[in-house]
Amino acid sequence: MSDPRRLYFWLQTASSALQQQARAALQPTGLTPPQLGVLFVAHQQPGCRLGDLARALHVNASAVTPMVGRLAKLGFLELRAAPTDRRAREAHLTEQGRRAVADAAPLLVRLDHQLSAGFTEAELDVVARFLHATATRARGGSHG
Amino acid sequence: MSDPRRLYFWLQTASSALQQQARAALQPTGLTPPQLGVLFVAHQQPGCRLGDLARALHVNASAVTPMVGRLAKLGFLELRAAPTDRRAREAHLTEQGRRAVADAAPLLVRLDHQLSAGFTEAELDVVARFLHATATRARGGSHG
DNA sequence: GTATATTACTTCAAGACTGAAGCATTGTGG
DNA sequence: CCACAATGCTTCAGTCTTGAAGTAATATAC
Repeated sequence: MSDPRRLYFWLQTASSALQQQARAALQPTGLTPPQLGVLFVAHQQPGCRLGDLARALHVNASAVTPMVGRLAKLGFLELRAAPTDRRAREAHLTEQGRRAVADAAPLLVRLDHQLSAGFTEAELDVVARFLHATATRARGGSHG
Repeated sequence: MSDPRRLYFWLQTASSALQQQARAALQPTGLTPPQLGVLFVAHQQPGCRLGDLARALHVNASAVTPMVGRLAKLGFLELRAAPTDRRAREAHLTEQGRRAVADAAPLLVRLDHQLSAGFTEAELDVVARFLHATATRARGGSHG
């Protein structure tokens, strides 16, 4: 099969495994990892548009519409028409949304600690650089 | 937000971005990345059971059933009842399935080369070790 | 050897994602 | 101003995934 290191396969498998851990870790918040991802970006970029969310999360725009709809219905964020462009919609965190982000943050930090276990700081820097490079390779962007 | 390195976030984002690249790369084969994953495992573990596929890919058992059903209907693999356990079903690659794996392998190797670009061998070893550790942390297993 | 637990798988409802097609709005060139 | 392209979002069909609940077969306990 000529698999030199199979980084592709292991990245996908690691992601699947991590998704499960994240899902379990976030259970107390009642939110799924993708939903938290949306809230996180909306927290970092208040008033971001749906397209901004799609680009930041590297998902199709058509995946964002039902997500923000659900989150808005659940009261985590508020969707407003953009003032300058009537096509666009802005995502604003509600108080409940901010609370969810605040509640989830330590859980994800704990997850990060588990991920980091057994690796030196220098090694983790390499890993972070690799993941960042992989995330930004296709759609050359800067969304950190 | 106290994000030291946000390995969790970047791993998920890198995975999303990589999925898109893989989907595009595998387009000539007409198969999706998850489908190729099933065929790959079935190639490495001929006659593996559906539960083995689920564990190797780190997905729920209920995700495997429709996948192998589709792949069997498309002619890529054949499902046989296990000889020793009438509950279990074994996945065997057909000739078409073996061809698909052979066709996809170089495409994924190329993807691996892209992923590796800009990193030394030592760094890639660190990354591979990290991904392997992440993939096998939760369900302590040896599937590789 | 029957009751019970465990295992292997299936089915279901719901969420998440894609590509393609579509609508409304904005921008551009004449 | 008007045609036309580009942008922002939505909708659709299809795939992938989960957790919970269910069925069938096997293993364990007594």
